[in-house]
Amino acid sequence: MRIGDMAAAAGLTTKTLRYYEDRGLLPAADRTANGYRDYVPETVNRLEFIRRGRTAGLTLDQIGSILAVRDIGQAPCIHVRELLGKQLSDLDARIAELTGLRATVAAVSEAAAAGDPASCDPGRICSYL
Amino acid sequence: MRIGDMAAAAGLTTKTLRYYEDRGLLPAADRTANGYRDYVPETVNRLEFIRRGRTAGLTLDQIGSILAVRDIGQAPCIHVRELLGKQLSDLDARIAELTGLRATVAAVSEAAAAGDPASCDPGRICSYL
DNA sequence: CCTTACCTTCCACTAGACTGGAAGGTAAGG
DNA sequence: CCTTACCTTCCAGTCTAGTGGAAGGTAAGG
Repeated sequence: MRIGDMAAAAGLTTKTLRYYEDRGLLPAADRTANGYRDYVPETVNRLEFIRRGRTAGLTLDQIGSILAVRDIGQAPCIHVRELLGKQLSDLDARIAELTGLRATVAAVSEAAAAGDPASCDPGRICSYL
Repeated sequence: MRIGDMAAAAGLTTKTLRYYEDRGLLPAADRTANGYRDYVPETVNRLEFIRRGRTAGLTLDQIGSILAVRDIGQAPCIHVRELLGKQLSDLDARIAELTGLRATVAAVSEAAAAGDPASCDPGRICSYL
């Protein structure tokens, strides 16, 4: 399969496939006589795995580390569990941070909605913020 | 005041002050005879306003747009209200997005914790993800 | 032969807010 | 004179996951 076919099969662009190869997520593809990349159909599994990882919010580096474990013939289960656990706690931290920020902004925003523009002190630039 | 003093007063680095000047958030500072930037103490108010804006999660461009309104002599109240309202809805959207992602990751993570590594199918790279 | 649709590599650019470092000028204290 | 601690400008890099485009090669159909 040429890169365009593989990209279509995986729902990606050819650019992205070359990028994944550069990043080490895909092994260097075989080449046809004219230099075109020649993929085995199974590569779509690898691309779908990458997509599932991205859906879980993992970075390409994290996904690459899972693939690297698999590529040396080991089951990456433990590593995957660790990454998912870390991802969960990261998400909780980010959500908590944003929720706190939301509360701050909501308070300021309400004060701004209720305030009187005439009372604005130019020295403070904006009395609301 | 030289840049180091102003940076210390505002709790920033000299690099950051020069960066803010480049970005147009600070007007070009006066210079002493030897070319050093010479700040009036009131500049700290502007820097604190910028900090408050950052605390509310506004971008430097957004903060700059408020400062620009103030700098032409108008009260930026309405503009600030708009930005805060937009910021609120942006935050809500981001929190919802991350919360959804968290649910996805939690489900996968629980399956991974309960699964048996021996049942891992190499062709799928990782049965959990 | 010409067009069209592929493919190749490589370089640059995006957003956001800085940070690092090089190369050099300057003021003060010992 | 020397060191130290400032200051100046400017270029480049950080992080993420690609995207855009140039310049050129190649296969198939009309």
